[in-house]
Order: sequence, then structure tokens, then C-alpha cells
Amino acid sequence: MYKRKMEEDLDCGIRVALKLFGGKWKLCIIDAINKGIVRPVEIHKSISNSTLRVIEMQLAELLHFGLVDKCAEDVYPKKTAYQLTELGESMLHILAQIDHWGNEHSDYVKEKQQLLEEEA
Amino acid sequence: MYKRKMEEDLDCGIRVALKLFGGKWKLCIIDAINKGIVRPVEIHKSISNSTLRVIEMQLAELLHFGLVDKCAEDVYPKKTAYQLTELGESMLHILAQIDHWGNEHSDYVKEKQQLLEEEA
DNA sequence: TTCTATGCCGAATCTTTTTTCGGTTATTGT
DNA sequence: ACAATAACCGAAAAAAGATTCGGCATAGAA
Repeated sequence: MYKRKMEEDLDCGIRVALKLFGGKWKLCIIDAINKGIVRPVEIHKSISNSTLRVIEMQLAELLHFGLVDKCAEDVYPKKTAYQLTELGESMLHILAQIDHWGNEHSDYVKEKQQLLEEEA
Repeated sequence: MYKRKMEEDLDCGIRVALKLFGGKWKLCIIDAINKGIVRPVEIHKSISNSTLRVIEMQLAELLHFGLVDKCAEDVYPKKTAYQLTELGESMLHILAQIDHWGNEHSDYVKEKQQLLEEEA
């Protein structure tokens, strides 16, 4: 796996939390699993602009840090399913609030974003 | 400013929110301002491993998206102070929960992190 | 048998973000 | 006058993160 070059400090809660779910896709993946979309291909399809590879990689990280569990039946067309662990579930309320807050301000942010694109 | 090459979609709340405060430093900066650390140099000093340049850049983005305001008195030793806007304040409860959650699981995460470093 | 789908992985490449380094302006203290 | 500090900014470089591409294996369907 990838070896960091700069040291990180996990001294404040914010950094710790961001380490676990601060990526571009992690919260979306957790959200999908929470909604019952539990297989890699399905998760990939449910998240626009995502590639399957990145979903796999992020799932591996979520797995490593114990936010999700993997249940692979080793038969048939290899039906792998992921599910949230207790740790994963313990941050769902935060996820819900982030999502809600984002939705509240979605239009405003899109406007501001456009301003940036215009001047560029 | 930097011009993106890949399109983003701001179609789900999660993405919108992460666009505003999803960087490596933004939440820490908001936290600092909320704690009364309001000047760039002070913010920089309060966040370990941060460079002044990145604080300035992130402040500019927070400013653009209206999470903070700048109050620069154009006199004396240029006492610039940043403060949270209403929008900025509206996400403080999320910030507090993220921080809390991260602190709760800090030791666990550090352990898992070490495992990664050892195998590398 | 051949094609398709799934799950996974390695490696090269590209994009984005962060850092480093240098500079400008203006004020304060010596 | 001179050093120190603050706020900023631009640009090159480095680092981190994401994507593309190819591959492997398994199994079901055509």
C-alpha cells in the first residue's frame, strides 16, 4: 500500500475523523451501503462519475479502518456484500447532517461555483 | 486560480458540503476562528503542520463561498480578522460532532494507522 | 466454446492539492 | 535607517489522490 511522505498528526478529532471518511467518495459509499446498496458494482453504479476501481480502493480502506465489513460467500457468482460495522453506524447521524446541510445550500454553492468558472 | 479539468457534480448534499469544508485544513480553520483565533498568523500557529500559505489560500476559498468574512482595518499593523458568517455558523454543530466523534475513536485510528505504516 | 459479469488487484498516468520559495507593501520598534 | 512582523500573492515543485488500463479468476448465459 501507499507510503506517506509527510507525517500526519491525528491530534485533533477533526483530523482523525477526516482520515476515516474525508475522501472524495467515502461518505457517498457509506451512504450507499446504508441505503442497502451493498455490492461493489452496485455502489459504483449508484455514484455518478465514480470508477469501479476507486470504489474498490475506498472500500478496502473503509474495511481496514473498520467502518465496513465484508461478507463474501465463496460460491456462485461471488456475491460480495459490504455492510456497516458498529463504528460505521456510529457516524451515520453526522453523515445525515452533512447531507442535509449540503442540500440546504446546494443552489447557493452552485452559483458561487459558477462565478469561479466564469472568471477562469 | 486553479482550473479544474474534470467536471464535478454537486448533485448530492454530501458533495456540496465537502466542496465547502472538505479540504485538509478548512474545518480546522473554521474551528480556530470559532475559538477566537481570528488572524491569519495566529490561525497558522494554532494548527500544527500547516503552512501560512495554505491557510491564506483556504481562507480565500472560505471567503469566496461565504463561510467567513474578512474585516481588515486598513490602518496600523494591518490587523486583519476573519469571522464566521451566518452560513459558517450554521455548520458549527456538524463540526462539533465530527470533532467529538474523531476524539472518541482517536486511539483506535492511531492503532490502525500504525499497522499500515509497519507493513510498508 | 465464447461472451459477459463480478470481484479484485498492480502499475502507469493524470489531476488536484499542498508545499516551498520568493516577492510586494506597509507599519512598528530599535 | 534598519530589522521585524503582518498580510498577501504568483509560480514551481512535490505530494497525495484519483483514473485508466490491463490483468487474473470464477461462474452463468448464449
